[in-house]
Amino acid sequence: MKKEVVTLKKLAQILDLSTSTISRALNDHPDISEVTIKKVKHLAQSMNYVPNIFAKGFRKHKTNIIGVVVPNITHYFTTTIVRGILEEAAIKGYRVIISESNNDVIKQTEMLNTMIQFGVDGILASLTKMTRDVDSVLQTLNTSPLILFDKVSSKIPCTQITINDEEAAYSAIEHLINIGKKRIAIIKEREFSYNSEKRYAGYLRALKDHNIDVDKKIIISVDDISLQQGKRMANHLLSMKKKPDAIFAITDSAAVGVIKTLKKFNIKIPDEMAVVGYSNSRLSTVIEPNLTTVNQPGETIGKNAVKYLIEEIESNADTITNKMIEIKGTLIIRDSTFKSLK
Amino acid sequence: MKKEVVTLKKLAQILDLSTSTISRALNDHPDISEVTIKKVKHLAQSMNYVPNIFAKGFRKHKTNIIGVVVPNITHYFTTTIVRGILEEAAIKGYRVIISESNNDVIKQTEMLNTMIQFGVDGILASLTKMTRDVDSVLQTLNTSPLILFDKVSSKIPCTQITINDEEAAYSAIEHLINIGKKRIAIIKEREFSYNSEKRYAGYLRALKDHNIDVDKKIIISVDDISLQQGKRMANHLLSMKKKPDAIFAITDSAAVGVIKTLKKFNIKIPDEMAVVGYSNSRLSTVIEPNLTTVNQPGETIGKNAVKYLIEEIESNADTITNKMIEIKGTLIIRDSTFKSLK
DNA sequence: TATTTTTATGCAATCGTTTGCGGGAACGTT
DNA sequence: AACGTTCCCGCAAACGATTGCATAAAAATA
Repeated sequence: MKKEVVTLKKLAQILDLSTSTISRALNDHPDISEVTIKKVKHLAQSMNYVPNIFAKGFRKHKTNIIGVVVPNITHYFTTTIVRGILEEAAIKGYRVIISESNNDVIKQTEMLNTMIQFGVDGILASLTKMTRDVDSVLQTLNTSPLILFDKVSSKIPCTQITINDEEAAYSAIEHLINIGKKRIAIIKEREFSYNSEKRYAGYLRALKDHNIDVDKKIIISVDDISLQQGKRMANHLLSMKKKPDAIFAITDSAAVGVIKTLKKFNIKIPDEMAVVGYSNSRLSTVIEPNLTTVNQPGETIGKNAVKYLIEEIESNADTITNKMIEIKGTLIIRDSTFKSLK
Repeated sequence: MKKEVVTLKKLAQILDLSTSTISRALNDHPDISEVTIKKVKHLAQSMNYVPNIFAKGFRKHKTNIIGVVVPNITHYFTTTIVRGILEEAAIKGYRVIISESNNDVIKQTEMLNTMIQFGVDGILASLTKMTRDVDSVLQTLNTSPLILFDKVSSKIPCTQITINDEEAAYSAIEHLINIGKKRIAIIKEREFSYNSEKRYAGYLRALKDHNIDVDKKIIISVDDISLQQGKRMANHLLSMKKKPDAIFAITDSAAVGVIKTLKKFNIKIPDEMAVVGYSNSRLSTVIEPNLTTVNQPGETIGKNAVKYLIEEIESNADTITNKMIEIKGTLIIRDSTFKSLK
């Protein structure tokens, strides 16, 4: 069952050279003659030689593994990021180990530690919602290259990759204003959430730029931003005397909940009430009317995250870099805000 | 930045023992006295000793990593399986590296090889659609413990974990018959697909058991089973003289496509046409009417896959085991087949 | 030709852990 | 007293790749 394993020693025996020469030849060491290099590489190839990762990692303290921690692996957006990570990592010759924190800070800390103990070369993390106490993250940042993506935190001085949430939200709100909406509600997260706050900021700025007063009554904060909450908050908004004429939910699923409720009450979308979501998840083209939303290029985020991480790993500078990378999300206009004439 | 690393040798020096004694003490070797074991473990704990994975893996040829290969990481069902895998693996002290084959057989082969080269202890795989040529898979089976899940193949003699597709489909069709449907169409995959064939078999058996003739005209096979194809095939079915009164799409997304088309033509669901999907994906409760579908407990599949794999790894028997494990999927009845009185 | 320089290669130690084997000390058995 | 057991523990080799240093052979120079 076990394949006969090819090692440097075996190659050395066959070619009647020393293992050191073989090793150097395979690594294009200048000391080795061209002829030998060719010969060795050829034999290695034909015998399907594969360096033993563990001997190598053991010796060089490098594993070519990067660790990824995400709060919830079942989120579509997250999986598109993961796809980008896997793709780029494969190209660069890195393997990826993944963990899911389930939005549990304790678990997240554990996972970061485990990964470091395990010897990953660097870590890519998207933080849990409630990562208030960033100590553990800071600590891992001290021991290993670390890059945050999507759910990041301004408290951590490392490279971070996000969607340009503020601008994207701004353009979403501007779009609503352009189609004539004047009283725009927002459903956002109550817990401190980097993304939610950014989108909220975009919302505020857009209103301000267009001289629309902010009405706190229609700024709704919820604990968990879900389809159910979307339904509930739509109900709440509909019960108001001065109803909004548009709702911006900072998540597609919440927006879907909103639409479901609106339909239950036979509210015309988008005429009486327009709805905008965020993520361009699969739901957005299944719900009717199709949802206007912000597309987030997950793969691009993933690829960039890997690129910057490997850069840090291979520079092996002892200094901590902290670039802020913003990937452009774009508004996709669909029927929930704009009835096309089809 | 680098932490001072604690090794066996260091512990040995401090306690004035040999590294072998330390090693054995930490591994509860019977040769070592209780007192020593306590002493060593205590010191190790307090000095935060972590065994060097690479030295260990190097020495023992064991990595405590399992490799996972899936066709498409963005499928919701797949992510629920992955979640189960991660959870169980973490409990058992294994790390998980993931690859995505993108339904590309060449890539799949490459990935299987890479994982083996890399030294994973075992592999969990869900095969690409067109894995006709199973040679490469058989070859990895020869070199490493391997378990297939979800998209499996009867040509590969290893343990396989699936949903009880046949039965689940049977119960779906039986349900349609029970609500009075007599002419039930099926939209399945053309390419050889284990799951599709199983579900089709369940379809046939249910019809037979209820003395309904099979009409090949309403047995539709498509290349890729997608939302678009669902729409197209629904159009096709609607264009027939003898229209069906129910459609079983072996995928939720196809079923959603079907519903969308039916709604376009104002066909009453479920009265004129009932629709059943498969997967219980998020779409199924977003589309209206809500879709009757088969729930597949992904996490259970993932956990079981890991369990059986680790069993094989740790038994390190040279024999190849091949159990067939079926996890029960259950029919979830919603509005697309049964109008509740609410 | 003798010497130095260059080129190409080998020797041997090293990384941290595990493990077969060997052995001393203490105890029990005749 | 002589021998056999049992209990603990250490020595040293091994795993596969890398690398500083040494060195033989070839080339260049004096």
